Amino acid sequence: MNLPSRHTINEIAAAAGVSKATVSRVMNGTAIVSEERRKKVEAAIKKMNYQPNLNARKLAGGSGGSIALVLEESTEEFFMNPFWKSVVEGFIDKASSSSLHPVLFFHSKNESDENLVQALVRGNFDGVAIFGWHRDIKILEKYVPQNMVIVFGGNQGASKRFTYVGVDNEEGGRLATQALTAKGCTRILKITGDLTVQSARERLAGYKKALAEAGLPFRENLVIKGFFTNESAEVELNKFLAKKVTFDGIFAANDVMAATALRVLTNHKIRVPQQVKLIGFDGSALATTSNPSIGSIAQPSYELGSVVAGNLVKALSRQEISSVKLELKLVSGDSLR
Amino acid sequence: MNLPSRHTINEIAAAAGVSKATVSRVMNGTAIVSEERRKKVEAAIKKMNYQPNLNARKLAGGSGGSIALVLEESTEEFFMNPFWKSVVEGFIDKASSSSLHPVLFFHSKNESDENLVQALVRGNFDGVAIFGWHRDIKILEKYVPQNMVIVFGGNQGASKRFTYVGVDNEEGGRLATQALTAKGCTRILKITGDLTVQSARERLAGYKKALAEAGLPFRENLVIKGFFTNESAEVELNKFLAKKVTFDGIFAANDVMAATALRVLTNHKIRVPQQVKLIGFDGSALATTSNPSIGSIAQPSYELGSVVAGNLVKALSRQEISSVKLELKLVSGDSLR
DNA sequence: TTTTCCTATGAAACCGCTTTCACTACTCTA
DNA sequence: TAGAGTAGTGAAAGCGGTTTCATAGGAAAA
Repeated sequence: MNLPSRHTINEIAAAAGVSKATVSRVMNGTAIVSEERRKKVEAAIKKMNYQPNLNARKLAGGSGGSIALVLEESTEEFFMNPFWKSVVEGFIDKASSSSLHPVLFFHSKNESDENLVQALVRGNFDGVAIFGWHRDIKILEKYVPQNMVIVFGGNQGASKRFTYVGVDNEEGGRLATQALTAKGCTRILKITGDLTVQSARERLAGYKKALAEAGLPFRENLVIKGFFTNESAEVELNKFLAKKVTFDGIFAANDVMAATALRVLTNHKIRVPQQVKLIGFDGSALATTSNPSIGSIAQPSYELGSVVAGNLVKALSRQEISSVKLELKLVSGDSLR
Repeated sequence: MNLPSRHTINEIAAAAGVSKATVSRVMNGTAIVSEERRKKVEAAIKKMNYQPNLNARKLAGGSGGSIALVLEESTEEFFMNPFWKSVVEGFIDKASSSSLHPVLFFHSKNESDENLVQALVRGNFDGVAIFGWHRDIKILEKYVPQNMVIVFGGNQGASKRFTYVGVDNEEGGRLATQALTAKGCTRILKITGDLTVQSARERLAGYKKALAEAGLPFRENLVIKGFFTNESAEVELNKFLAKKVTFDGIFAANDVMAATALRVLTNHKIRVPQQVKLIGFDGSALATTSNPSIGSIAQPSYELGSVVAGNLVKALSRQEISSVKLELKLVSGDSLR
């Protein structure tokens, strides 16, 4: 059997009767080529079904148009939280429309920062989108080469070198809490996310802010620490309930935990929203389809993925990009009635 | 700011006082290097934190150790069916333990065969695992270069060039149907999967076989065509129920559709398993956690991912690999009682 | 002591592309 | 009409590795 036909730039050049420099220029549009030769080259490329070798191209300093998505989440969280599905869809759709084939970069959660970053560098992507990063950002600044673009999904901010597409989590936390105080709640239980993650801290800050605005005291014993997961919420909430502390509202740092909270409350015969009002965060399908539906702060998840991909694409075509904050919206639900 | 430290093989060679050929030999173990120099080189690599450039390496004909996972599934199906989660986990775990960082290759479903394959080739992976492929296999044989290994998850078989890791779907279909006939079912409704997919056809064949073995006739009107999705099962089953055809068992081609069937039956006040017994396929969490639990044919999904990754790893280290069939097991459930 | 055969090594070619550089052939200014 | 640009092009120099090839130096065989 013959080798599958993978032509090289030299063959195209020969076929078109030009030098390979010219072929390269036609492909990349990096310099003016006469109409006549350009047509010849284009015809040859098409006819011979030529695909430039990505490795050679990147080695020579060109851009390969390869972008990767990194999710600092367990497979568990990744598959179970519809939020990610939506982010991924936005990302793919946007990238595909620029005829890029994005790739999801897997790694185990317990990988060292150093290993992860090195693997990423070795992967040699032109652009990388990172969601949920809560590792040291310095390590990225140290190892990531200048020509590799990184865009964060979420407000990692703190770095001059990388941009992000995020949301105003503090404002979101404030909105959520406000929705509860507006309904008359005065003792609102806050289930935080993983506090090593910035967004979790910001949402907590928003909670405090809203309490202050409503003239309510902040009580340490009304804050329990979850990790954005089903399990953590279940364990912590059960512990909390055992203490018999009075409360009339819950603000969970994401919908997954809010849904769990609803389940736990129901098991304890605590009625939602009659006895306790409940709000989550993310605005995912989980919240709207649960029974009763759970109020939430909607993150524009699809848009998040799509804008991140868009920025990556922009950056690859050497346009300036800058950080963006997307808007959060309160989604009401029966759990708030 | 300085460039992040990316050393080249030349720098390592200089630091170790050897030629770059020797450095290359040490890294790849492709030839004997004296103890003394090898140690020097290894020390230099470690000290300078050297990472070989993948593009250069691949261009020169080396293997980059990059492997990709391709899933011919919609994001919908991918996220909603726990089967995939398990496959992915098996795949990652196995690959990681060989210190590979696998990547999930995204593409839109409506992409042309040609485009997809070309993108894959351009991606320049050393190995690719493909699940759910139901496109023309010739196109792969045509474009995929000899040095790129492909392993199918599922029994695509038909090709001499590629191996697969699959299950005996026909036997599975037979087992499932048998589980129903053993309980006395005589009019078993078969909800097929997407019949353009080989596994769906094989499961249907197993169904026919079991009927024959049990001395039951095959009835066209007891076969309805789904597409492995929630929606298709719901629509088709509702249509079927409207026809008022008698039946006392359902064999759905996957758990997703079985779970949907259970829901639809419940809505129609048809009791499972009292009036209709039900079995699915996959053995996913969906089946075991539903209420009542649904009997199923368990696919070793984690193992599937893991064996595929293992074969890829093997092939990359130039070992022979061959196709494998994994075993299916009947998982009983309340829906069969 | 020669001759022969390995073993360990570096020099150099090569992988397929991009980009710089030098040069030709024109088209403009002055 | 001479001098100065400018557009279009190919040759050649990398990019950072792997691999072939030739060779020096020792050990084994004669």
